[in-house]
Amino acid sequence: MVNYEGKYLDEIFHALANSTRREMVNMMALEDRSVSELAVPFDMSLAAISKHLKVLERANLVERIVNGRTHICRLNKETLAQATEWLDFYRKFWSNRFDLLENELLKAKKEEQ
Amino acid sequence: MVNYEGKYLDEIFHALANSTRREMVNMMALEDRSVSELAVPFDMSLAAISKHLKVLERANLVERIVNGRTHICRLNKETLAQATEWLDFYRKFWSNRFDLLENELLKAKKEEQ
DNA sequence: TTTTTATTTAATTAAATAGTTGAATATTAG
DNA sequence: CTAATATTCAACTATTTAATTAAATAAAAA
Repeated sequence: MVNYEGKYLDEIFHALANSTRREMVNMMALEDRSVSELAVPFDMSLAAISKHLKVLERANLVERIVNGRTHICRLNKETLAQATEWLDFYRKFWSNRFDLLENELLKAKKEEQ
Repeated sequence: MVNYEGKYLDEIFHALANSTRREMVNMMALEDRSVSELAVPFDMSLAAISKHLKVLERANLVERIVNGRTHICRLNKETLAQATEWLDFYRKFWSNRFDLLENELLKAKKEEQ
């Protein structure tokens, strides 16, 4: 079978399993953001935001462009795609299995008559 | 904006952030499995597998049909779809933003001439 | 009814997580 | 050069996680 693992799936899903980090993703989807911009909506220290950002970077979901004293953070499209791919594979697989099952049932019904 | 949060996203992504649990999902995608069947490929106690299963159930990714002393575990298609939806929303959003940016650049280039 | 099989619960442990505060580092502005 | 701004690092704490082993339940088989 195709290996849909990918090196970072643990880190990707872990990074997304937190609403603060998902909200940060949401913000970066809208436009690139500095660390302190990312911090604005949250009732949380900058150090905490910095750590959340590290988690997103570890997962390769975010890239950072250091620009003087401000760090600009941008989503990494490829990584989002990688996670989507994993999920979508199983979603489709399941659908397919469901259809097969349905066909079996129809066939059985036909043979009954 | 549409709320792509959903009640269980924390739990869903957390559940998927572990390769043992992803492998269990993989197995159940193929066909429904009992707890001890799920345990076979892993060098791990049944108690540990039972707990992993609980994490998948808490996330609503798995449903259990108790059949006498064996419990049959099945993937919940809707929940997989929910996570895919969240990811796909951002993936598309990002793509769109990327396209817009590209258009801007093309326009700027044209006006340069 | 006793034994075996399937699964969970409880108690424990080591490591990871999410947050804090205070100090440190780097860069820019006055 | 000094002060302000942007960000990280270090030390600490409480909670959660992933695993273990041993005991408990519950159902099926002998």
